[in-house]
Amino acid sequence: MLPGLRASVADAKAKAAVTRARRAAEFAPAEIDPIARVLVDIPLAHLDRPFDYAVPIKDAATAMPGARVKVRFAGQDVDGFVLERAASSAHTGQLQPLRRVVSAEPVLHPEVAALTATIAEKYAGARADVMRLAVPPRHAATEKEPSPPAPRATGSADPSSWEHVVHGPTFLAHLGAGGSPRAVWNAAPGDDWPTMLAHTVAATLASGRGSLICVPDQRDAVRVSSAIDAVLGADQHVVLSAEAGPAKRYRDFLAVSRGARKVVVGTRSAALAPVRDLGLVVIWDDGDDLHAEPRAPYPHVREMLAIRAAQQDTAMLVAGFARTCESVLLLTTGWAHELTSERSVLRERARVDVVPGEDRAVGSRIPRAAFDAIREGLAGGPVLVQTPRTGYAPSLACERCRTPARCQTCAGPLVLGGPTTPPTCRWCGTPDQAWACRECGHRGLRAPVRGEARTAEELGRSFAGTTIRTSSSDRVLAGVSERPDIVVATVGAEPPAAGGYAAVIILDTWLTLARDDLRATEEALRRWLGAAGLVRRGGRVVAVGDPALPVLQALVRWDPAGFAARELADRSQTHLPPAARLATITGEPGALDDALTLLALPEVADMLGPVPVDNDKGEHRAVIRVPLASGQALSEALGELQRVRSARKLDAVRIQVDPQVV
DNA sequence: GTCATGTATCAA
DNA sequence: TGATACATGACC
Repeated sequence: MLPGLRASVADAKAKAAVTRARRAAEFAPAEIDPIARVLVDIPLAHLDRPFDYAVPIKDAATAMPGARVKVRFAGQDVDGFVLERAASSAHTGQLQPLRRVVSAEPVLHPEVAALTATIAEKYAGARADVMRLAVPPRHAATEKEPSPPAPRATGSADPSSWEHVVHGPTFLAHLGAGGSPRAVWNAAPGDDWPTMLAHTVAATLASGRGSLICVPDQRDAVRVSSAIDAVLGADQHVVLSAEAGPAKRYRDFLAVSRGARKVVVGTRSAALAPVRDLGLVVIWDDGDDLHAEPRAPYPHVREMLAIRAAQQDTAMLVAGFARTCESVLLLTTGWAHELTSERSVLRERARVDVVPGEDRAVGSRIPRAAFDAIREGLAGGPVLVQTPRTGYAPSLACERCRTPARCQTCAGPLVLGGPTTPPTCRWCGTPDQAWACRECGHRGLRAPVRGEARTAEELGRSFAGTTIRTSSSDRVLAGVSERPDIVVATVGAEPPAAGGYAAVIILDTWLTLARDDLRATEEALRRWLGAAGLVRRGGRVVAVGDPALPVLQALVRWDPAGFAARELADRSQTHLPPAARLATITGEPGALDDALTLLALPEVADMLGPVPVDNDKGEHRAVIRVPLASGQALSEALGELQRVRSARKLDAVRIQVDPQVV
């Protein structure tokens, strides 16, 4: 062999030895806290716990709590987050080393990590699924950019906007002093609620703490954002929304995570944002079903924020024109206090009337009294005309008084299976041959008619020369000016008017009432109050419908509190949520059978069904109901079911705790 | 989910 | 008896 070649072989051997040594050194465990507890991104119920990994010395400084890592799990590379570092592990076997620290950026804050665990438990879901709601996907280029400098606190807590609210100024003072009051607030008609919310943020900021405001949609987020700019000055807050692209979304998330912004406004995706020194969480219009997350495990923003307020000892404000039964529960348990306006304030803010629908011209949808109110309103400013959306699901209600028809056995909604079959309960499947209305005793049932949105054309003919603007789900107006135009909007698409509407007309209230779910009446009142709330001070509200209906009387008296209290009392009697804790299990009949066999329900639980679900996947569903006090036991039982089912590789079933619609 | 291991089953 | 299928449990 040539001398040169021999030398190069020796060289290669030496090089290999050096590489081996370096690798050994790299994989030597860190000297301090050589264990990392890692939350692995695997949505399998029986693997839903942290796993320990060895921290190589090269990662000792970067594999800190909150960092993203890659680890080897069951032979494959998976993503995870470091929950904490530890000196020792309870695991008896050999620990795998971390594969890689993806980023040292601590994106999973400890309090958010704790929150995801509680939310996953309550909803009997996988923590990994909740984690996806808490931490947005990484955007590497954005992470390298510095976040904007933290703004100097400006603006002051001017509580004047809250002066007409009983205990309102006290609530703000409490926030400003660093306290954590919890309240349910119902806005009065004409309230500039975005500005009022901005003032609660200012008060909280004055105590050195951050705030989080969750609103139903982007439109409301923009309104609150402008109000915060006006009250606090620019660059004090970020708007987090899933609509923004990945780079912007991650940039704003980092600004919050790094403490450069301490005020967050957003839709439901913002509920778990890692606000530093969080002092206040707010949900606006908690009855809007956009606050219910449509992805597993289907958590609700109000519940996530309530858990957060309790865990992080922050203030909470459940706000809206309407009041939900769930927030009544927060009041009756003493968890939150009530913020409302005096009767005298409500009276001077708006005059609300109900006019019957019968008194109208041939071919018209609008009664004369409503026409008169529109004409009078136009003399002073814009007029809003709310019309129900078309295309509601078929349902059954009393033919005479339009009370929704409910099952005699379990109080579930009655539906019509076919032309010859009797009405049947959608929950427990019990047919009802001899249904009679529990309100008026009438025996006739009707399916609601579909609305027809010809309102704009009709108004155009009647008010020639007036501009008619329309706002509906496919084209929603962001806002309108003070000009005396008529604004026809479908329910939920009402634009606010600068200075408020001179008059608000609510048409065809019976159509909004004719929905087949449990919350139809509550939802209808919420929609009407939302439109009526846009009226200017001293303005007029006219609703078209049956003045004898309690829900319309609640609108006339502007009494969302009384209505919600009665509704909750009614639900208590019939053991319906939120007076009871309810869960549904949905899946293929075989899978559902297996699941129900494994389910160890609390003694007090009762189960309805399973019955076929009205979808084309041939699924069945069981409804489980327990008293509120056993709610946690139910969640635990459902969680255990998922673990056993997942470990035995049985077919998946979908579990929903506190579903919005049953 | 993957992977490894154990037990049942069957043709030769 | 060995090959194969399927169930079971661990996964750090």
